Amino acid sequence: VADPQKRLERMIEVLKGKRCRLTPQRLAMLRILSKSEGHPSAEQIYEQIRADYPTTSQATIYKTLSLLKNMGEVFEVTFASEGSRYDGNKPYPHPHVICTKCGQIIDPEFEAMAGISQEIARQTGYQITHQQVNFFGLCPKCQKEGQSPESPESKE
Amino acid sequence: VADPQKRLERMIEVLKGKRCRLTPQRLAMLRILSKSEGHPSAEQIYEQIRADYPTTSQATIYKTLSLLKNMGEVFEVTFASEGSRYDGNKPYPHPHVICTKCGQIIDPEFEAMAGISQEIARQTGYQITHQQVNFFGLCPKCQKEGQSPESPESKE
DNA sequence: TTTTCTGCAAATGCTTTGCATGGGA
DNA sequence: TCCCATGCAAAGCATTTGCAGAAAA
Repeated sequence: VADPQKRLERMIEVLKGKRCRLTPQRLAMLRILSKSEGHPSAEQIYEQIRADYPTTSQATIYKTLSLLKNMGEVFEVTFASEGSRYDGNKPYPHPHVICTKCGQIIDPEFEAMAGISQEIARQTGYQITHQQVNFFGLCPKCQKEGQSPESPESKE
Repeated sequence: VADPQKRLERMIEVLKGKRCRLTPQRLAMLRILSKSEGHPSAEQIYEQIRADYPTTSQATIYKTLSLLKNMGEVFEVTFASEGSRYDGNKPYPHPHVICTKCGQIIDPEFEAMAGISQEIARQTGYQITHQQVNFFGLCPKCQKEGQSPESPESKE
């Protein structure tokens, strides 16, 4: 996990460098994305921004997300048919571990991907540019809730 | 790659076992899915079916796909915002190598996923149920087309 | 004959786009 | 002041759903 403060400063610098305007809404988004706690969805970012700026529209969220993606300052995590999740803290492809019950996403330690990509490239003849590696299952918290009869928080 | 004929027979058996009807449209779909050459999209399946049964609707394609998915006889390959691709030949999670230019999908040899999943589970405390492992890049054919000035088939 | 499947069209959910207005720099 | 960014609403796209008629078994 990178230092959110450093990430925030870098994102601001990049925006300025491209002559983009630093509106209050954008600053609020940058603050959320520089941490990317749990890897928020567009909807979650929208909710959080609206707490401070109630007139904000989804379009603005998506436009800013798109802007940052194109600058390489946000990485879009896509999987299955659910909506995307966003990572502005580590804005490059890396493995994710996703809870299928509560939706939480964490970053595991896993350094072997580069080597595996090379092996796949050699074997298939493809010129590999990036990968998507996602593990799905129950997070520790949801495992407990599923077992103990005290907390019947099933959402299924 | 499993024997398409065997896969076809198995899919037919499973449908019969669940008292589902074997309509001509479904049979045609099973034939396509048992091979799953290049891992077709819903649209591609639709086009192929329409060659033989011109009145077929997309709804029927999606309904049958959903039916087979729930029976575990078709696996849905999802990535990015593009539509899904389907695999009825190896209907379980496995790594894919995807050409970002022509869209072709192939299955690489890669047996290490089970071990990696265990390692991730131990490290994160998650109870891993399945994974998604996709490699993106240019297939050998598209690499050549991109280099030689003779074939200016760029679709970007 | 019964029940499931088909095909049409409308609905959905997430994301994108167009455009007039508003607000950074 | 000059543009870029915002916010609204409408448009897009892949996929899903509802329902009446068609056709397996």
